Amino acid sequence: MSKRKNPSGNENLNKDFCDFLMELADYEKNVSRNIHKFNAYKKAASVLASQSKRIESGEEAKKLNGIGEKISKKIDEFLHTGKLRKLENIHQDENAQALSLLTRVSGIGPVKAADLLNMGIKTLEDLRNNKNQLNHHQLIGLKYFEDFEKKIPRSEIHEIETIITSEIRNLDPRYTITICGSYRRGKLESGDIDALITHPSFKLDNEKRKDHNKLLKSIVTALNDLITDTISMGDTKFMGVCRLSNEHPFRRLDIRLIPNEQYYCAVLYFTGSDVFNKEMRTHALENGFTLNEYSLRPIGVTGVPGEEVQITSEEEIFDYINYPYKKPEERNM
DNA sequence: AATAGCCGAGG
DNA sequence: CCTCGGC
Repeated sequence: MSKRKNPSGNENLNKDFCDFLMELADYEKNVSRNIHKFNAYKKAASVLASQSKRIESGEEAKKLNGIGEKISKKIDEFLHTGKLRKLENIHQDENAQALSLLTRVSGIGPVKAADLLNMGIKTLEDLRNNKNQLNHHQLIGLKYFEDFEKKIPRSEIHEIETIITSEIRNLDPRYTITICGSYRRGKLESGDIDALITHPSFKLDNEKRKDHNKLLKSIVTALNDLITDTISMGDTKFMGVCRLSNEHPFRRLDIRLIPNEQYYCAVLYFTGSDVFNKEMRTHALENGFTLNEYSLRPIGVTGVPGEEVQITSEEEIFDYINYPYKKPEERNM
């Protein structure tokens, strides 16, 4: 079991390394389209961020899990010269800069960005002049480009939560609503809003499951003062945009309708953090359970997962796998 | 070899 | 059906 070496609240003494590693990570994802290098740089940045002491040399860094020869050399170069030649070259590369910018538009990934670049489209203005090349999601990403990069203050999410809760309870008081993500972990700012909703009648085994396919639509309709755009809407997941008032930026809002039996596993999963989830799943396995966003299941002697355990609270999940309960604020890792 | 895989749009 | 993008 790994211990937290850098409890939240400690500032990151290796932030400058993390910054250049994350920039290299983005380059590998968006320009080289090498997802494995992307992951390797991200892993290296994360292990450096977790250190409670400033790393003084590449050699020292190399001892950490996820840092090998190449990254260790980059740390030395950065320590000695204050920059990286590889990064300097990337900054000079117009096409690389264009790809990095285009992929910041929500809905444009590395493939679409390369496509646009091939057509000579490389700036936001080019995009605005070539809207016919964009799908609905990408048009929204372009329209709200600046707003979507702004952090959302906790107080604003709280106000939005109050509205969502009261409007939906107005629809039917039996709805349960939980805003998950970093907001639930107590963070002072978040990137988006992730609302999970369930209802006693929304059950997995309901053969009339199709009867529920209007539930989400009715919820979204009830929120029409808040919701300004729809990116996508299926039977269980809404992705869209909301705004508290004319004075506020536009915010990304996701709403998921979760079957009753899966609610607490979903709340746990979407509360995160990613690192916490990974640790918890590992702990579950060590105690003979498999845990995912849908269910907790015991693993039999044959290694085959058994029937889903009935769960009626988040605490129960911790109990079953014999993991000391952690409040959401303690899951920031 | 690298974390897993589902949801929805669009083709 | 498949790919893309988001989470």
